[in-house]
Amino acid sequence: MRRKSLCELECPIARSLDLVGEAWTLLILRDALLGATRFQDFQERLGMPPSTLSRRLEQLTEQGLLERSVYEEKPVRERYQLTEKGADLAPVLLALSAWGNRWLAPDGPPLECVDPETGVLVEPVVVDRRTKRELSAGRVALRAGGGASRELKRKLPTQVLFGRASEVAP
Amino acid sequence: MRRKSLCELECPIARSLDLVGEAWTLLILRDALLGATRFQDFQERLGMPPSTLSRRLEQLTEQGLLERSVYEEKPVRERYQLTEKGADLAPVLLALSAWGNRWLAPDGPPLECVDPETGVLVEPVVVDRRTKRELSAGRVALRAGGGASRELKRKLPTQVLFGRASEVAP
DNA sequence: CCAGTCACTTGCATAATGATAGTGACAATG
DNA sequence: CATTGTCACTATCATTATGCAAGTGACTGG
Repeated sequence: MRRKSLCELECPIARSLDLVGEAWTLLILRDALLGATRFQDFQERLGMPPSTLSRRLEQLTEQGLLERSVYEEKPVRERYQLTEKGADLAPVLLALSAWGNRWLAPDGPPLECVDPETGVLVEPVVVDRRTKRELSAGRVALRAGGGASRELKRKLPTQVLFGRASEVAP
Repeated sequence: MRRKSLCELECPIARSLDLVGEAWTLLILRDALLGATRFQDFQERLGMPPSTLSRRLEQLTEQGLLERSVYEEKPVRERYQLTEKGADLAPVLLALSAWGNRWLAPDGPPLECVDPETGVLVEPVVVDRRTKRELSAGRVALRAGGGASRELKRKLPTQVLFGRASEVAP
């Protein structure tokens, strides 16, 4: 997926997907969040070809989402652990999981989220940190921010609603 | 990416990624949320080969994330509009965008989220709907839910923390 | 009639993936 | 000390997907 446009390079969604948008990547991170650290952990859980796994772990390490460290000296064995940057993708995975449970689980959620201490069911939603208002399609807008290039500011001079195209005639 | 294991098929994250995990898919949905509806809209914004775009739009339509409708009769022209299911991915994209702004934007966010009415900056975070407690790595656990197969319940008899492997020795 | 728009499709070279097998380092077992 | 086993890979090769470029068909507007 070779992307070129300047604006595209600046979009934080596109940037993120450059790191985690490839096949398997988010599943690897999911398993890392569930405790997998060794090559074989990942391979067994995911059932993916080792060649691909090897490449992905390499990439994730380069990008700073995982960190390699030796966990055994005699035959040198290494494990992969999440960095803070990598672990910070947890909310994204939770949002994705909530969507999957809402739309792809006709018989009820196969996996659900709970509070780790109390075991009480929790439901992930995306809100504004300050007001706690839910952010869903049509209730947020995007605009060029402090790190935007002149190019982007020109192309996006005003805020744009982030939501479904209204049913207005074209 | 052919996945096989039974558990894998039940994971809502894996299920979601089956629909939106391929290259370009989430970017197409992003642009749909930003108002793109026609084939050319998407092509111009994304700069992707039309063959791939065509396939993706087809898939997204089959999966019920987009809907085709005629918007011009004479030469029959169709547009692609988000369904509710598709638009409901907005929170996932917002979470991803927030991550990108946090970790991949050293010069400040190129794009930021605002309230569509007031224009006030908002910051997407994932919280529990009821308690509004922030859900980040280590503050949630997963467990088999109502729609889980017997197989899954056996494999995952108790809740599992969703977070970084603690720095405990292996 | 001719150029232009729009939404694709076709063909082909290149790249990525999936399946399977093999390697090298060591440990434990017999 | 030979054999088997574990772990983390690498190598090979067929299959699949993507990127690029060009072409098609339906029409409009001049």
